Amino acid sequence: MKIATWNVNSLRVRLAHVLAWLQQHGPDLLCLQETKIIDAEFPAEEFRKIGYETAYAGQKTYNGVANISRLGAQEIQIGLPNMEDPQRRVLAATYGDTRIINVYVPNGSAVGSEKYIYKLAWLKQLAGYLQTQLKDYKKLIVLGDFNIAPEDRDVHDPAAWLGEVLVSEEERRAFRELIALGLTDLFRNFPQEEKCFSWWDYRMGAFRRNMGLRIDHVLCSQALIKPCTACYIDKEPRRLERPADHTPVIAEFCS
DNA sequence: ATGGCGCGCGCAGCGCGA
Repeated sequence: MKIATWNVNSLRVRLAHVLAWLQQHGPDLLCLQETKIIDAEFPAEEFRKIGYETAYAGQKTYNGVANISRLGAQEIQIGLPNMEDPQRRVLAATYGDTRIINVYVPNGSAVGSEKYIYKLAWLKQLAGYLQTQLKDYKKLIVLGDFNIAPEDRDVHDPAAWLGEVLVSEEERRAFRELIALGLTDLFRNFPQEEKCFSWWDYRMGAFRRNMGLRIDHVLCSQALIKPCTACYIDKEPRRLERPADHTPVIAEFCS
């Protein structure tokens, strides 16, 4: 089983990239964030034509999450059940015996801002939801754009980013609280090169200069740690014409 | 990293992302 997460920053603009990537990599599941497309306009048929089912929760202009999968989704849950929130940021679904929770964590804008407060409150509610989901599902994967670089080694220049949003201690504590529920950051379970990132600013030639952050993650429950055979970032789509600013993070499992 | 780019909306220029 091969699964991936990718913040595509508009599925409308990136549809050809996503279709080509699916054809090339053939994952069993691809979780998308920032689709920025309402459900009525979701290009489900384009995915069906290449052998993929879809589940999605979109809205106009902002946010939006979608799962592209070989198997059909069951037990679909949109949004955090314990939080009233019009923003489409969570899509949970079951594939076979595996529970998948696709998340687009709020950006937070700036430390101390209204949006930062919302981000921290949102993460607290996410933790509550995951706690109950972990009781209900042995095999659980939570993946997506977390908008948190968990450690300094996930930041191209920790001194420049010290205390900034995406990197602040409060956000990192919230991330560690998710891990403490019994989740593992799969990327760090394997040897990696230094300076591996999943997002680079469009400005300043940030990608060329590898000025990035690792803010997209694949976390899994205890039962899936041993079956996981690889976890890595695919930088190739960032080199394309009109790329998304994030790149896919992939995890592979035996059986 | 004072902004810088790219997206959506909508037709100018702003809000937002990270």
